[in-house]
Amino acid sequence: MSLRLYNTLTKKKEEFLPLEPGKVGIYVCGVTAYDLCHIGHARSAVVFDVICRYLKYKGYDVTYVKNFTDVDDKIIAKAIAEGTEISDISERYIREHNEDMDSLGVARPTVAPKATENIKGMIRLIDTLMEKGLAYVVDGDVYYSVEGFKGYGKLSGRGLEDMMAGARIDIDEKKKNPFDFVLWKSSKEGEPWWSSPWGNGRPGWHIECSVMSQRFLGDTFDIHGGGEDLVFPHHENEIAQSEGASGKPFARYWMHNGFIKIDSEKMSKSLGNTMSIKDVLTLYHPEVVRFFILQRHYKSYIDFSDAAMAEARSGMERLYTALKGIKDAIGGDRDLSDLSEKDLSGEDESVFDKLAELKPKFAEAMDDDFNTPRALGYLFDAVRLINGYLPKDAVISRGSLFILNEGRDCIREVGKVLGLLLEEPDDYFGKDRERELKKLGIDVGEVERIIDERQKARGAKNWGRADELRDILAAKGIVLKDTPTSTTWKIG
RNA sequence: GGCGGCAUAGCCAAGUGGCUAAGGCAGCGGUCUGCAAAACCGUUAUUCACCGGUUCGAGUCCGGUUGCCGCCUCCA
Repeated sequence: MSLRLYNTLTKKKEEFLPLEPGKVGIYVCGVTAYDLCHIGHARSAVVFDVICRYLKYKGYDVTYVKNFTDVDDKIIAKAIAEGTEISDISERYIREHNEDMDSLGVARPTVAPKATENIKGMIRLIDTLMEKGLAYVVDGDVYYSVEGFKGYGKLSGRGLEDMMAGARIDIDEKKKNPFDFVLWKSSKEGEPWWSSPWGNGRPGWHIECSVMSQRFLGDTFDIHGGGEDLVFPHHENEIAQSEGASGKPFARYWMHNGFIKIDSEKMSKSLGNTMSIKDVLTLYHPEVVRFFILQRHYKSYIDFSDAAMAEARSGMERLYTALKGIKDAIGGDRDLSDLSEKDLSGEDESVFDKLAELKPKFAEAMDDDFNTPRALGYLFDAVRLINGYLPKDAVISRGSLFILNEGRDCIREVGKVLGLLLEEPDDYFGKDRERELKKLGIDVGEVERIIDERQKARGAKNWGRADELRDILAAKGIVLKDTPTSTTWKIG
């Protein structure tokens, strides 16, 4: 089956044909390490994590490069404000970033290079651009000359004339063209610097990605990704730098993830309404966050809100409840290795056949530009099929056991590609409960005392008192579940 | 001002030319229960912003209208 993906460069869905059969090189623009990561970073990370997981699932040998920008105006400003070195700032936030990504179940990239480790490469690349007449020096600053690169604007779909017509950028006297961008900046007093043929200074923002992608993936590579906001100018400038220098095509497929809004408003640093990953994870299980992200197609924007997250949590609960149901039905240590399709009766066989469709359908959805919402839909279809097969009493046939076991394997396999359903159901619900208790400020001891009292009332068939106590707990958001012998509870 | 995107049930969201318009959440009905809840099962859009066109056939293609949004400035 062939993978098709939407290419920002051609504005079409295209069949994905890697440069080298069986191998994929992918570069994604990482973060600037000067602050905590927010849920927007989480989306980008989860989206490309799932893309890489699926490519590996399809058998590709994936090289995934995601950089850290560790020299930048904002990092410098923060270092000055705190009276420390920029490396202290960047190292701190790289550490925080990695911690957040680990929490979210985002696999580490194959390589995570830092800009400051690649200054020499940047100087070399700028030198090449100088030689080719694509760059010029003004007062120790080096600029890229966009007029010298005829493909400028091909990714963002705007010609230089269009942009001039709607120019909303400051006119800089130093630049030949307002869209020329800086490759190398001379350093001011107190700023970090590296020596270069153009004097002491530091790199511009765009040059690092051209250098690091080339270093680890070559002049031409398969996929370049990032947030949609990076299309212009960042990615446009990368193309200008890389293709201008090498004369070869740069990335062959460009993929851009949509933004996260918060309560229908754009989330951005300038608006100050960002939500950090750490904050989100105190409120929701990481898989709920992933589920929330994957329930929408990666290209469209999604709206973060408490209500939307609560829905995602309900969705995850349905999936884990099914896994728990299977586990309970099968029992702890039962050996299922002797079961086979031979144990299926006629009716079982049709259910089994439907269940077997899960994996091919999942692959079909993912092959269609990573359609995770549709893929999740198939996962829920399989769950419904299995739920209908859970035994009503303690007796369970060999055929049912076989179906439940196979069904669980299918669900888990598909879930794993999405980074979901990786936990044992009891662990998932345990962590979820802990989080909810904290969120609602509920005292477990008190809850259990009230439940005990209610059990006594129930034993005495004092239904009025029992219902009253149940209502008290319900007001706290606690939902009771009575069984013939006991009462369990959860957060509603 | 320039460039681009979106509009599908109460909410979220797939579907981009053709069997009954996925799935989730919420709602409703049922099973269960002392009654509930939870869980499960079932059910919920003759219709895809509006108008016109192409076609044997359109939510899906084309043109127009309206509304919302993004990028053009650091941003994932």
